[in-house]
Amino acid sequence: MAQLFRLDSSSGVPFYRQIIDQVLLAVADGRLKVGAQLPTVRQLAVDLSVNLNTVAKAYREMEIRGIVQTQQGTGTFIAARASGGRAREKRKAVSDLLDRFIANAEAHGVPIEDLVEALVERAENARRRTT
Amino acid sequence: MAQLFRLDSSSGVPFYRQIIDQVLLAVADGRLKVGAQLPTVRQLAVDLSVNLNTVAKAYREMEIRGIVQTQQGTGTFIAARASGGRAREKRKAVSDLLDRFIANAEAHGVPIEDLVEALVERAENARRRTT
DNA sequence: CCTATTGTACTAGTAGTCTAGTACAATGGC
DNA sequence: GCCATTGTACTAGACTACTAGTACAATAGG
Repeated sequence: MAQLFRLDSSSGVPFYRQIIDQVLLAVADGRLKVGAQLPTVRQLAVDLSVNLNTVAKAYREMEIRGIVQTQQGTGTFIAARASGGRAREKRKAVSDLLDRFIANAEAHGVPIEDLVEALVERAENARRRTT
Repeated sequence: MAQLFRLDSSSGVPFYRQIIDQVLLAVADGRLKVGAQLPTVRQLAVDLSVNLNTVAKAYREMEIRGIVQTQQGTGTFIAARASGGRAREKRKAVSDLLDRFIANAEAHGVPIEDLVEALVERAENARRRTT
């Protein structure tokens, strides 16, 4: 498999947060499926050349947020989505996210058409991967 | 002028870096032209509700990188050699924004297809509004 | 010259991130 | 039972980002 994690030390984003983001991305676009095992904290720490505690912190936060399930002695796995959320709540979540996203994009001077184009492309890649 | 700068305190990216990024993007897409004056350090600090030193740090780093020219007592201005690699920067900006957006959505259990649908709808509304 | 406005410089303190090292706890395979 | 492997927990220290407050330096304009 292609390298799943890569850190950008020049971005200013904390490592543990980058790890979380990349797990979420991988889940969103199908590279990581429910039940898949993540690298062990020690292995990933070596791969990324960061400290064991940094990886552990990322895993712990993902555990709390329900993104993964950890079993001491066994490993860390992508959790079955607690997507029991009702349709109404989901719609509101999407709306709120979009508000922030578009506002952010506008602050960066990115036209909305570019966003649509890029997002559609990502979605297609994800679909291709899951079928 | 529309709000040129906006900070995202939840992104984990340092404020001073966000300021630099947004100046670069504004230059890249023409909202800031060579010779344009940036807000004063004090004014921007008030606008963004951050400390004077944080803005000063951003300006100082941009000065060093040749993005702006500062004149004590006068102001801070976009330097002549500031513009370069606009298409590349824009593409990276879109990509970074998307990464965060999708990861964020996934964290909320929102599938990527829903995002496409909602975003397309917004884009159509926006187009209808501007024509 | 005087004053307001601009950027600059410095100290001090708080909070968060990351590293380093060590030890403990639970699981699975033998 | 034994032991390797997994995640967890803790302390200590270095470093960075940010805030807060103060003072200084250069410029523009009356």
